[in-house]
Amino acid sequence: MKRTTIKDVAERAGVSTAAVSYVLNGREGKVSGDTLLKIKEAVAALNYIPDYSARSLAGNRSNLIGVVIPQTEDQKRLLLENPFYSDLICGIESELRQRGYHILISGVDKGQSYLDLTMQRNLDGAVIMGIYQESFYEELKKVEIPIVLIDSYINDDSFKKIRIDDELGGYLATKHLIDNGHTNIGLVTGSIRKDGVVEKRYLGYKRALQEANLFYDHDCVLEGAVSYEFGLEAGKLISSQHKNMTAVFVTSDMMAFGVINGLREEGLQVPKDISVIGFDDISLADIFYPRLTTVHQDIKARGIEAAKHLMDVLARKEDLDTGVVLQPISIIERDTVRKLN
Amino acid sequence: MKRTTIKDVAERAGVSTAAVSYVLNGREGKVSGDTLLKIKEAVAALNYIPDYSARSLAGNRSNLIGVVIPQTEDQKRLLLENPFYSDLICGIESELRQRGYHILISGVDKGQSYLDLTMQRNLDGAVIMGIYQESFYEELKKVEIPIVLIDSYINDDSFKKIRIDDELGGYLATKHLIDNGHTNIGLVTGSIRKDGVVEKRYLGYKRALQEANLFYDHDCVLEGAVSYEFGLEAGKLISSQHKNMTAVFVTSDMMAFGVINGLREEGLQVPKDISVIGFDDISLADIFYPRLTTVHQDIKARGIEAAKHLMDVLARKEDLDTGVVLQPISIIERDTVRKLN
DNA sequence: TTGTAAGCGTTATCAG
DNA sequence: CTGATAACGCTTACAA
Repeated sequence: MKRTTIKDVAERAGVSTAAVSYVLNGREGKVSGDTLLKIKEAVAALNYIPDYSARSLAGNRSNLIGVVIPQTEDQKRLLLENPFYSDLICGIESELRQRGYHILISGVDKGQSYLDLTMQRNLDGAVIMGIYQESFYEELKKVEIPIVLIDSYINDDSFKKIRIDDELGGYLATKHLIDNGHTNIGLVTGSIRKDGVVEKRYLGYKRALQEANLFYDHDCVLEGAVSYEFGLEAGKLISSQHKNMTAVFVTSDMMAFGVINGLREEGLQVPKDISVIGFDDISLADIFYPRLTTVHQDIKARGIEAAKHLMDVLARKEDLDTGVVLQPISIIERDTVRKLN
Repeated sequence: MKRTTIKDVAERAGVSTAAVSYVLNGREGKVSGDTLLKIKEAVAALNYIPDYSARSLAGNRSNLIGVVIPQTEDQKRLLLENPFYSDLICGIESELRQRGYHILISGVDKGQSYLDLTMQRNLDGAVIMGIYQESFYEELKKVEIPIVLIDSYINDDSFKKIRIDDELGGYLATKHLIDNGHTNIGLVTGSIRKDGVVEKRYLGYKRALQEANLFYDHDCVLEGAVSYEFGLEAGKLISSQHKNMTAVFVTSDMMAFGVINGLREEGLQVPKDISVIGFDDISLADIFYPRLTTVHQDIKARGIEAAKHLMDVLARKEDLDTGVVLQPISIIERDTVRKLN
């Protein structure tokens, strides 16, 4: 089946390709009402579908937004199994689709630059999730497209950042435990890297402890991978070695599930024997048993927000406003924290 | 930053653009060893990155594979929240990336055709998940690219199908319950549509019942949406109205979680009071409490299989072999089925 | 307001 | 084995 081109449309409407192009791109003001009508008729009659490759090549937008998501350790797979990322993508996609954009999902291999993809596909913009090495961001600056960072505390005016206040979240979670009468509170966390979300949550934990004049015991923090598996391990460890804890703050829901199951495998009940509070409020938090008390953030909303910003910049051709957007968080009380007082 | 083009490479190597193009596309046999070397040097030195838009326009591959996934009822969002689909995508992506392809994820709005996207983006191939109306497949045939169907029982030689034996799965699941001494077995299922996976699973359920000379009671099947929410509802319903059942076969894990939680909310324990077996073995099945006994299928493997087939066809330029690939399934025994005998 | 035509970066045909 | 050169479909000065 031969492709219907802009030329065909122009012919049928009895106008030039330029006129058709104008109409197609919303510059309807550039043509007369009469030709506008004729063109619209022709487009509909011929069921014309523009070729985005050609459009992209001709120097315009590709209508493609790159979405970078973290990968598994071995770099073989995207971390899509983590509902946090799929929710985020869900939000981004739904917003972008309405505006005629598509998303190109990918990971970035270690030590690699994102420039390649950007050039190859002529991306119009990008959303970067996760945390990378300094050099990655340096490279990223060379790309001349608007970029939104999710979950990054990097302080650079080249990027728009959409975040939550992770420190506050860590503080609130810990305080929630303290308010419920817990004084011996452990921490299970992903690896604490400078300026990462995890570090902030950890800092919040420490602040809450300090404020309540509780002793910070470094032996009570278990640091590892942000995964269900590590949580499981940590849960077992806690039950065997740290019997004195009455509560644990876990810096991500997936890990928290692991902790609870690990505890259970060793015969400890949550929240009867030990309380657990998570972070993220992924949809599973409400499905898991016992239902997980956690720090809520609206994940999809973050995706939508990211997409909207990109669209705004792209539409108005303004410079990417370089600020930080903070999305609200709150404690969702469910069934994994026991009141001691 | 000015873009490095194939022309720049040709200039630096002192050859024509054609020669460079040959080398870039693996037809290295078409140039002499000497020029090959010079070209390789130039590509590396200039850090040349091909423009896929131009390549696509010039009539070749776009190196883009479309992936269609079902949407929420309101058509606003992709069903990415369902781990089944994200796992599948994970598999497809990992396989395609290694071959230099990218995936374009999208839904298809009701009554819409997929032709549009295919034309717009010059897709090289597509993977279609979910089940659509007859007319959708009719339209799809007009697209002249290889297409793989996942989860569809449509009988059409234009498409490659990658499936599991859903009827057998339903049979095995039900038989597993029977073998454990259950005789009064309910069914919670998504809506039973002709030739859908759900119908097959339902048929398997009936066959197992029949084979064991058990009475098929239509009142014991609860039909609704394939969602956690409906499962929850069904669980509550079962506890209030169908106390005589000792076991339930639920046609998807996500629903099974709902059923178990619904039962629990009404004070019934799984598997003590009632046994539950699911279908799919999504990763959560092992995280949920109690750990879900279910029909296992390797979801990622299906994604990988789909991707591989597409790559094979695209590479060899052969016709898409139109067969059906059946992936193995098996019962995974965990903690939600109680032995009565 | 309209049309012409020169690119955009690649591939592929077709002579040398 | 190599190198011009004409597509591919679209956008956008620029000219009419």
